[in-house]
Amino acid sequence: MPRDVFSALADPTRRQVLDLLSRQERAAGELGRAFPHISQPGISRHLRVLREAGLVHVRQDRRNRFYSLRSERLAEVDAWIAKYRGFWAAELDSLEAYLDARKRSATRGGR
Amino acid sequence: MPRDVFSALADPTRRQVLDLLSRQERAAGELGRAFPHISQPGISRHLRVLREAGLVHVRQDRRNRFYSLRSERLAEVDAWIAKYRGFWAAELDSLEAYLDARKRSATRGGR
DNA sequence: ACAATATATATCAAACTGGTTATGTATGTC
DNA sequence: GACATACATAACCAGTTTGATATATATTGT
Repeated sequence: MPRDVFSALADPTRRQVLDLLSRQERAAGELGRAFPHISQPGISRHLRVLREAGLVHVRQDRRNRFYSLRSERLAEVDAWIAKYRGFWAAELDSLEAYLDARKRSATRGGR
Repeated sequence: MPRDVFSALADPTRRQVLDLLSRQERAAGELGRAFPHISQPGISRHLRVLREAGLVHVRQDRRNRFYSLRSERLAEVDAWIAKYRGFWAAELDSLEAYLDARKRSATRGGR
């Protein structure tokens, strides 16, 4: 049942779904309507893959199933890429700058 | 011919190959020997996928083909995940600590 | 020229993917 | 109870992937 996170992310539609969920939770039907070229069962199966990979969480509410992002597994992917981050130093420096800025504006307990 | 980076990363063997290349360039045969359960043509095709995804570079030297990491495409993946980085604040803080340590030990020009 | 080494390509079967249509199940509405 | 809504699962199919074995190509050594 457990799915590999990397292969779950291999499909562009599933990545778009995660993008949609990054802003807010959404009902399955709402997600489906975002992909008019894919049938309802098609989206349903993409959602299943994301579920099995632990990338999303589902909440049942009345007739709706609301999907939301679970970031833990994405953190694993990020940890894998982190090993390579030293290879593109420029981007690393800009991230560093971002973190510095974040640190300066941190009002203790923020976020 | 161009391959999707995410699907190239979907295979665990290919991720391991990149891990091996992250330390130093290696000949195809050397990479193959790191996976005794996979045949030589099997590895050769994994290398082809990595090539087509732009994740590795090949250099011919005598009888050997030396593979090395090309980080640009990994940076693209990193950029995608960056959008989600705010979601796991704890890990972000540890990365921050790492960057701080890196900054302190930076002896100008060091990798 | 011949043999050995290093690596890629060809071909094929088994497994996996991603899409479809048809159907099932649960929850509301009249 | 009959019907609609919201979603999942089943069955099926075409295309792709991954592994294997066999073969080709290029380079080096004798």
